[in-house]
Amino acid sequence: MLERLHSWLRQATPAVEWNSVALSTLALLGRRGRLRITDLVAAARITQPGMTSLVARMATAGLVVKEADPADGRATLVSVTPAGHAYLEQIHERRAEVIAGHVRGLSPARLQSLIGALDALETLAAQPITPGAEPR
Amino acid sequence: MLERLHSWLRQATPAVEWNSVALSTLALLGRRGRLRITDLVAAARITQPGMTSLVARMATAGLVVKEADPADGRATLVSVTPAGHAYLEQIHERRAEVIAGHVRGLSPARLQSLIGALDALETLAAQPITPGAEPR
DNA sequence: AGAAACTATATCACAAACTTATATAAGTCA
DNA sequence: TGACTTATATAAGTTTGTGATATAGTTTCT
Repeated sequence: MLERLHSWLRQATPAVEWNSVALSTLALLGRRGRLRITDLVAAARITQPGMTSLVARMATAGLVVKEADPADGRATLVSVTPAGHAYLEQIHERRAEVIAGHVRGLSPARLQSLIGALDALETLAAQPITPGAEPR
Repeated sequence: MLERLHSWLRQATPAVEWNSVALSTLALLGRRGRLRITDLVAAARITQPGMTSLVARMATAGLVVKEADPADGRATLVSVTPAGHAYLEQIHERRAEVIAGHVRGLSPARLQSLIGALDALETLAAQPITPGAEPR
């Protein structure tokens, strides 16, 4: 059911210079504000050293900044820079464009049903992944 | 809109041993039957040598088989083995399980709207990606 | 307070998966 | 037939990720 939709959505993303883990990490930071590397690791399917190096690369590219956590000397707080936000926005627009082009081709009835389901889809997307998603 | 849904769907996929390009390639083969490497390249965001090695790895793992194309001596036809189909099915079930768990949590009204939109979503997913998806 | 145990991040060496450039073999066409 | 073109393979180098482990800071327990 939603299977094909997923791979379709993936392909609807115009080719970008950052991989999917990087993009969803950046998007997560954009939504939640500053987070520690450990928190980012928990949300992505990558190991801690992998996230450390990803954050370092994104910092070099100017998308994020790392600052010391005043509350915990071991931790590093990562947050999105204005350039990072602009980049996210740009990606968003490019995808929206592609998707809109296809949505426009739907029959009015289908379009209507899709609009009606937006709320449900948003609700779904807002749910954290719980079940067997993260194998212990 | 459909932005977050995408990353949600990605995370709803239980961790697997094959990356997303491999899975969608395998799924494509499952749907379309035997295809040449060049066709697979066109559908995935990967270069030809990358696809050649991916196919080689999947063949080693027993998910696909390569055969000479009787109609074109240069080409190789790739198709899914029974084990490959079983693997696809298994992934499908695992994902369906995770998704179903979440869908069940929706309010009846939202669930209804979602069901109503399935047809539209299927239609969308069946459309080839056209616009600026594949930069020349 | 002080030592032991735990936690957050970093570093290192190695492996996997790509990429670009190029080779090889097979088909196409004037 | 000979000059192109096309389909896949190979090779070398790069990027991105992993596992093991180090380092420094925080807790906990007595």
